[in-house]
Amino acid sequence: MPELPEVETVRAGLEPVLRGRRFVHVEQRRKDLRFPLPERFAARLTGRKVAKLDRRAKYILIHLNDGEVLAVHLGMTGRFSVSRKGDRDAAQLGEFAHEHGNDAKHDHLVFTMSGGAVVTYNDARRFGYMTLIPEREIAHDAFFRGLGVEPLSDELSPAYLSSRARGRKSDLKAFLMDQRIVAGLGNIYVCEALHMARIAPGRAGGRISRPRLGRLAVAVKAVLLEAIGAGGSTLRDYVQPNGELGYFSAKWRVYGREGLPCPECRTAIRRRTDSGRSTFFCPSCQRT
DNA sequence: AGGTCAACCTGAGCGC
DNA sequence: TGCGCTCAGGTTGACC
Repeated sequence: MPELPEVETVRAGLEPVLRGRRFVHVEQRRKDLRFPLPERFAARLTGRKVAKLDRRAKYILIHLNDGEVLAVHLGMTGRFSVSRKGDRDAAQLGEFAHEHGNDAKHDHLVFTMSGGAVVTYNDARRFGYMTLIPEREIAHDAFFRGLGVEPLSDELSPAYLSSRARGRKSDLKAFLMDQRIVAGLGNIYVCEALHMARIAPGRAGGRISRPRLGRLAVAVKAVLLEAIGAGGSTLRDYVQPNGELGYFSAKWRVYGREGLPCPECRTAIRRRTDSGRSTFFCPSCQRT
């Protein structure tokens, strides 16, 4: 699920159960996720305290109070759920989760925190990963050094888009999904932002006028803020009845809506495939 | 240098 | 009930 808004929602949901708490017990059920977990991962984490939670691109940064950071990428299917130690509904929770395909066999890590929260990381496809990095090395770390600007920051400006898009022949869509350009967008929100900005996804990135890039920058921010807002307001305390974090039912304009009317002009939304990914767009609003 | 595409891994949904 | 097929929100590395 996770693009920037989902990651941000999960970060916010984890904050109250992690911040200021210690890892009392860490259960590691396999040695690797997408990549091998750090050596002695569970032992290294145990006893340490969480100072604060941050986000960079699609990474959740769990800052420990000794200057190291637990960086988490959710991949495609990574998710956290929260229960309470000794929760007598735990069995029921498991059953619910099972019915909903969140099978416990993909529960890879279980963090028991001081304060009693039990935070479980589940990831069926195992495209997610975690790593421990000294705080001051993050900027140089292989996962982080190439990342582009944060889309919600002032760094995402028409001037920035214009300078990075110059000379590009590939799709604007591919350009926006490139984490080296803008960090945090994925297939859904790129489709959404292009629709809001009324730009055809197949246009070459280098051939978009400055005013339209300006519209695009505004649309990217608006779409992300709306989604984050929806996550926050829908989840309330960010923990759903089944204990899961971070899901919210979004109201997408075009994504997943092939054949349904465009919210702007009622024309049927179309779907096509670009470099293996589905692109949803309105052929009327996004003509050029 | 830029761009495309298969691969990583598992589950859900659908047609039969 | 089950089989086979397609698709999935991410990222990388090999290749043109």
